[in-house]
Amino acid sequence: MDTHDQLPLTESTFFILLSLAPEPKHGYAILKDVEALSDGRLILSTGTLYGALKRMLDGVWIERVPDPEPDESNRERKAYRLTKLGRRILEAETARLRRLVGLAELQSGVQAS
Amino acid sequence: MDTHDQLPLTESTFFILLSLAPEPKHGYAILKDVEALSDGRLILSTGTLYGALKRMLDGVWIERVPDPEPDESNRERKAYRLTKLGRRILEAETARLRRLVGLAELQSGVQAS
DNA sequence: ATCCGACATGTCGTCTGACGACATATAAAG
DNA sequence: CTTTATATGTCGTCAGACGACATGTCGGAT
Repeated sequence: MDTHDQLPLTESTFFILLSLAPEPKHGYAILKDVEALSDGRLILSTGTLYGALKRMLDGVWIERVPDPEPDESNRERKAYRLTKLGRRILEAETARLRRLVGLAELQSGVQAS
Repeated sequence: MDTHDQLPLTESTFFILLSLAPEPKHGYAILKDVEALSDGRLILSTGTLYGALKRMLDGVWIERVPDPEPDESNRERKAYRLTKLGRRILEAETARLRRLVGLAELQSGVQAS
């Protein structure tokens, strides 16, 4: 099973994986983190977020973990962590993006920054 | 009207713009060029290609030009050229991609090549 | 002569996934 | 006490990729 079969990722999926890369987070934290990471350019709707999380759980790109920061209250909170597969997919997608940028520079004569 | 409203491009759209960046081409030539540019990774179906071309004509990202290489035969051939808007969108998308790669390197601690 | 593969353009139906709207509930702040 | 932030989820719609199908020309091989 090749990770490259899953590419390209959608922007939402890419940012969610990116957000989970350093450490596990719960849904709402991902929402806010993606907004921050993207400099406010990508604001996920909850429909997009939970739909994407469901698909990623099914494909075992992420897995549920016990809440890392157990709130004193019994408030609903589900944390997610990247699996090894998820991390490999993120790396494969980053490599693909890097190739794309190189290709665009060649093809349109744009200088690298 | 901001070019950034149109982003992100789909992979197909990006490769079609990329293929048209150096010089105008007709549909079938784009098809083959995208396959070559992507190293065989992206093979557009004609449905995708002509659907995308239609949308790009509507948005004036590309325009029809007289066949640059008029075949001796009266064989059907329609050539397309990037407009200034199309080129600006391609550049904006490339910049977006570059930011994404940089972000991924920061976020997952991957080294730049 | 005929058949096949490359060239060339297009339509249609299906499916995936992003998105906005809606629904629900608790905690903190004013 | 009411509003705002935190938190999770469903549903209907819409855009766009894709495979299948349709149609036709041209050059080379059998």
